[in-house]
Amino acid sequence: MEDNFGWLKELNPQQRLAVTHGSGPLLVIAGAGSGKTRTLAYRVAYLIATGVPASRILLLTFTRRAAEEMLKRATAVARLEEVTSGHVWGGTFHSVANRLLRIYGQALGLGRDFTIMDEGDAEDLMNLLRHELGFSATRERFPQKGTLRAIYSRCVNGNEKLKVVLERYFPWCLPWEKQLKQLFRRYVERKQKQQVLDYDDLLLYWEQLLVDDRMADEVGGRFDHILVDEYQDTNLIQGNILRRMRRKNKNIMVVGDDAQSIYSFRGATVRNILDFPRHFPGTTIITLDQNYRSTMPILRVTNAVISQARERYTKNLWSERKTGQRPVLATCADETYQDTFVADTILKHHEAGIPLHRQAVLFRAGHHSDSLEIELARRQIPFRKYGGLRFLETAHVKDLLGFLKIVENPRDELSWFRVLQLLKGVGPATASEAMKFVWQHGYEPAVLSEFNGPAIVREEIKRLGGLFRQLKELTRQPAAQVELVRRFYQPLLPQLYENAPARQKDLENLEKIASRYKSLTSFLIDLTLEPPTSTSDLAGPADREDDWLVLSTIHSAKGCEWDVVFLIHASDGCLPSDMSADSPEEIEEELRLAYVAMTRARDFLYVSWPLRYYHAWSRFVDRHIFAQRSRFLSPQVCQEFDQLVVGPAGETEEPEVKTVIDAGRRLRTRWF
DNA sequence: ACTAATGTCCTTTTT
DNA sequence: GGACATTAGT
Repeated sequence: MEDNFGWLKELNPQQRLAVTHGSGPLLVIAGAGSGKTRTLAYRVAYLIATGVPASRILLLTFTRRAAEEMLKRATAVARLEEVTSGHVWGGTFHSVANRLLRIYGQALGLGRDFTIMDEGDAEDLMNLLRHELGFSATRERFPQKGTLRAIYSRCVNGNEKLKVVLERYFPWCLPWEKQLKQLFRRYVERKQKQQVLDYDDLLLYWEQLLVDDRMADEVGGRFDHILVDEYQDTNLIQGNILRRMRRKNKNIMVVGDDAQSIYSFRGATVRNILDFPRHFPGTTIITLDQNYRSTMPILRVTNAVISQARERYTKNLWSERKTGQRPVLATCADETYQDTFVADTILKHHEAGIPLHRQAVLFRAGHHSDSLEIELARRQIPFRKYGGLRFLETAHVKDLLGFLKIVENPRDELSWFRVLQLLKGVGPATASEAMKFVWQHGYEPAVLSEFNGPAIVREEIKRLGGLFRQLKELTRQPAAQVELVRRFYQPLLPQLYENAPARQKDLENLEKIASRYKSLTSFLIDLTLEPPTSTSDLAGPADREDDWLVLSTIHSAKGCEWDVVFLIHASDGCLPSDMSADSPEEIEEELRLAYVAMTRARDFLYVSWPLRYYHAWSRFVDRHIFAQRSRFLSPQVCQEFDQLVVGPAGETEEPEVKTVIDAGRRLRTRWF
């Protein structure tokens, strides 16, 4: 026994307590950098080593990457067979929901071949119905598709009545309550008719499945242990799901940190973590507050930042890494100086031996790195960007996937509209006719060849029908299917969009990704549920640099750490974002975002902000506006920084001198 | 019926 | 500066 569990000595006492916890509910409050991933990984290893079958463990994480990482560590730690840990059910709530619904979905009247919409599809559907119901043509402006999805999602994820949601978050939409009700009802109907699920539905259907006691016991009974990471960022439905999954068996371990809750816009509620002991009586609570990541000078800053939170349950963090460079706060004259400062400093650290991928630049919104990206390209510093605009949201990728989605699910109205209108001369009217023709002929896309539309487009539509016939013959070869579509679609590209060569390259990369899959279904599902996270995930090996700098939104940086971290655009309006400055709750969340960003740093932390920056919709002629230092950088916080001014006077000015030394007096009296 | 051109509004974070 | 809607023109 002793020999087999020698690796437990690598843990600190609290971590070990969590890892070797017996049965029953366990809540681990894990501060930033306190070894949370390690604790979860070791827990999995411990469970398997004590005889729990891997397939009876459910590990819910925030991204698939996180799950894979933990399982890899678990395997390494306990020297488990790769195969064994591979059977652990790991992944996001959404991907696990998908897997379970493929098995049990029939109980809910759900076919085995339901398809999943990404956020863009969901918005498009909302938009379609908005027009269908004539709400787009009203005299007063009706909410746009994005807003509509946001309202809908709030209701679903927060389990709140439409009226309440409108009053609280969207008061300007209150006059439309009646229309919204009608619209949302139709949205749900249409999804059901087409056997299409949006992201919210995955959780909702899982929750519905568990309403029945017998079903809850059967589904929950598949698992001896459930482990949940990032619990502070789960929503009400997810909380309900867990409670129902643990109706009888109470083996559940959740790990989280309320100071790092940053997803309330998605319905996440910190109540889940606070109420956990109430929902699971007899909960053991363990707090991890020793930080293994950062130096004390950095922790002094982050502790000062989070101490401004009005509500806080976790303690200050401490570390045995007492010394290190004090964090630097750089006030830059404008964005260009900020870019220069960041790039210079990155290269300096690189020269000193820190590889680029151990350094990261973090920001609140995807576009905050626009000008920096240009500077990095100019200096030939390779980088990967995480978060922000995604590939799946680009028009050409959506187009190509549209063809494939039709093959998957010919009832998919949106994909039909999108694909048909790519053809020159085909607009909404012809598209609708053609689609109905297919629907009337057994939902067989290939019958398009027999469709008698307007003479000008007849040949093109016939050709499209031919494509679908060929696609059908290539089941189980997604890469070949992508290639076929690409051959059909690529010639249309130059007419449709600017920048055709770059888009063409994306499509080729998509084909490479497809070649990793054995079926079109799994390819499409993975793409919607676990979309490529970085701009170069799609790049082929030939395009890859072996070392690269990380650019990331703060949200996407969750759970990560780097030796050197830059937080740029730390100004009011950017952080906190002026989009989220309405209520105290929102401001609190922005503060936590700042905290999450700064706690990613191991050895070096640089926070910078430009006095003047480009703002696309600024009313000033040159579209630049003046910024103020982020309100989160209070005087107490600033004290913990070395301050730097970066501007035109010299390249880099020395820090402001605060201490006053009366040298004159000392020199006069020293020798006399 | 479809396309091209002009005008207006909004601009975050993600499964 | 981009998405989206409306309008005029083919």
